[in-house]
Amino acid sequence: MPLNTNLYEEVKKIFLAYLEKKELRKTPERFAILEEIYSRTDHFDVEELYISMKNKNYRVSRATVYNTLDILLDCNLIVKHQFGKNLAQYEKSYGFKQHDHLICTHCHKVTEFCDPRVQNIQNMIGDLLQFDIMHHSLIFYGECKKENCENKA
Amino acid sequence: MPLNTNLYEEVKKIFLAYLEKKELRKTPERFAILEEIYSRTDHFDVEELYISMKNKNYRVSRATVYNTLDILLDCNLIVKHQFGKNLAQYEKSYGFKQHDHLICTHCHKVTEFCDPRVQNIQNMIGDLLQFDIMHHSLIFYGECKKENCENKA
DNA sequence: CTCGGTGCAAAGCTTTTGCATCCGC
DNA sequence: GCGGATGCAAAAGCTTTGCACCGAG
Repeated sequence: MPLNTNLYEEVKKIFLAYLEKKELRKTPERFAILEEIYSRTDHFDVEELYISMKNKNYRVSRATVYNTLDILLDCNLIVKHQFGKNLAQYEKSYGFKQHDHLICTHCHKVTEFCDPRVQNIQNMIGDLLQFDIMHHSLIFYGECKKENCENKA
Repeated sequence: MPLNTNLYEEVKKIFLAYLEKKELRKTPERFAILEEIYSRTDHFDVEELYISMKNKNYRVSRATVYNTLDILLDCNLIVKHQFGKNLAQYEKSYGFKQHDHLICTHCHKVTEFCDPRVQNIQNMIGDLLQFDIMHHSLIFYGECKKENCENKA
């Protein structure tokens, strides 16, 4: 997927400001990883991101990828998911509508959906239990009833 | 926590019926693990369960624990959680009200809550996207505002 | 020039697998 | 007794760590 240059410029500014505020160095690797993430669609894991960059002959190490993902999580430019498996998945988040996930228990395909009531519940539970809730993860697990579902087992 | 004998007898019957239906063997290890789980409160991971049984001088292997947890998941006597970390957590589920989780991003304490609207959303999204949704996972992440919160870092 | 960041490889942890032995049926 | 289940240990898979070197400030 081609990189949306306008969006990336905006995201880059946010990242720059964050690095400055935290007195972290503006290394080329960090921006290369950010750019790679924002040129992707959907979800990815560390290995996929690492391989993508290697395929473009960009010299990075897994350690730097892990390190940079932590920083990007901290400044909310990406979100991290644990879709049941023991493998962290990530997703760019700036400029995209908040959404939740529905996972097919057969083919493991991930579908996104939005429901504003989730936010209402979040607000109410936060008030009720005296928590500043920052974010949430809602995942539905089920089987697709349509014929075009890629169910496999 | 002492085992609730009535509840355990009920759960045991369900497990027996399931093993019979699937033509799986009724080994003593499987029942010992089930009993250990239903004598526990709150969440646990594989290692905690394994150590508990070892401490009671019960001879089990980790492999059997993993195997049995998969079976218990399949017959819905336990549920599995991935609370953001790379470590599966489990919880007994029969005879307990369905609930979701709120995790403190400081001390990682897990609080449970119920909100019937989650079920409404689940039903509606299932209808809308043509999925038989079997179960869900909703986790809120935030910081406790009360003084008695065990926030640490 | 300094010291935070990177690359690489080794180590750490959870989970899975292979195989000989055991025991439910 | 047969074949599934167990125990043990090795292997696998994701993530973290240690250390020498590099390069941003």
